[in-house]
Amino acid sequence: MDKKNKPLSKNQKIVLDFIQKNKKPVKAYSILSNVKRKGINAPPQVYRALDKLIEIGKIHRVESQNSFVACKVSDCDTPHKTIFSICNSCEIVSEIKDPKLFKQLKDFSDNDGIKFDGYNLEFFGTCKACKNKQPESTQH
Amino acid sequence: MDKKNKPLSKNQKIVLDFIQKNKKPVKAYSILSNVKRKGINAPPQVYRALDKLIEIGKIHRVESQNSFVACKVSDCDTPHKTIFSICNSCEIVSEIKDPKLFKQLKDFSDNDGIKFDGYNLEFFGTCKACKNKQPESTQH
DNA sequence: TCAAATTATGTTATATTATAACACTACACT
DNA sequence: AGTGTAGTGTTATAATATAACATAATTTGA
Ligand SMILES: [Zn+2]
Ligand SMILES: [Zn+2]
Ligand SMILES: [Zn+2]
Ligand SMILES: [Zn+2]
Repeated sequence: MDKKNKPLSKNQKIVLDFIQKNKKPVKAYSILSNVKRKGINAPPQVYRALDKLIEIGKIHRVESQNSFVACKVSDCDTPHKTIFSICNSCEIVSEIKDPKLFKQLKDFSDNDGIKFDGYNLEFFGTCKACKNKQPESTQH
Repeated sequence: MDKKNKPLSKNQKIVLDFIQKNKKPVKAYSILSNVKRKGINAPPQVYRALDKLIEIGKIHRVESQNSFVACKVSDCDTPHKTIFSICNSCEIVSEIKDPKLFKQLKDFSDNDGIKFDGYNLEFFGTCKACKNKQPESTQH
């Protein structure tokens, strides 16, 4: 896989750098406004960089949020084999690395016996930090 | 679960009816233009109906397509427990009903032992029909 | 080595998807 | 009858994403 080792272009670096600095997923227009001073002026420049970074697996798109997050799994060299947990309360996103679940998804085939090229799985719940903030007694 | 049995409002019926008539997922603005003659005039009317129909599990949102599809699994009375297969070529979407996979997802908990309220899983591949149209010899 | 192909950039305009805000109506419950 | 909740209609606008076109940089390979 040598796409992965190809050096990034200027705009791709700028965009990736900003995404990696953020703990939470970021939105395209938030990226834009934050990198304007680096010479990126318009949405297409951001979206092109995002497309490429997704293609080489450096970042992933969080579909339910229209947001983008850096890959935390070193061997994600392709898009579309992604598992996330998403907190409904603070919207923090964690990429899940679970060999057993990977295998279950990889091996899944539908009724017609068709195997799939990729998948995206998003789990929703309340993260530990948010659970502590809202103890059971205040939940109804 | 008595939300499910509550009669739908006029706009909810119109929107659900249109979605159910379509084999493929439909987009919000396509719904709008197709139900204009039924007295739905503006986006908020469509989106409100969609939100409610999703909430009661009559339809689901296909996150990767920004589209909406009728539920094909009779006991989906909640949102966010959904599994789809999506053809990359014709974009047809099928809701998957697979007890084994349901169980694997239901039982999944992350490293912190946190269980999740819901999930959305989208598989990507090429459907049978599209595979037949493009036999291996023409693929490279 | 140099022409062709591919990849990336910059820019303007526009398309697509979704929500805010406000006034009003229908209906259920007590 | 009064109150709360859900639904409707409408205008305007926000947020997300792409089309289209001109140009520049880079890789490739004959
Ligand atoms: Zn990853
Ligand atoms: Zn949280
Ligand atoms: Zn369903
Ligand atoms: Zn297909």
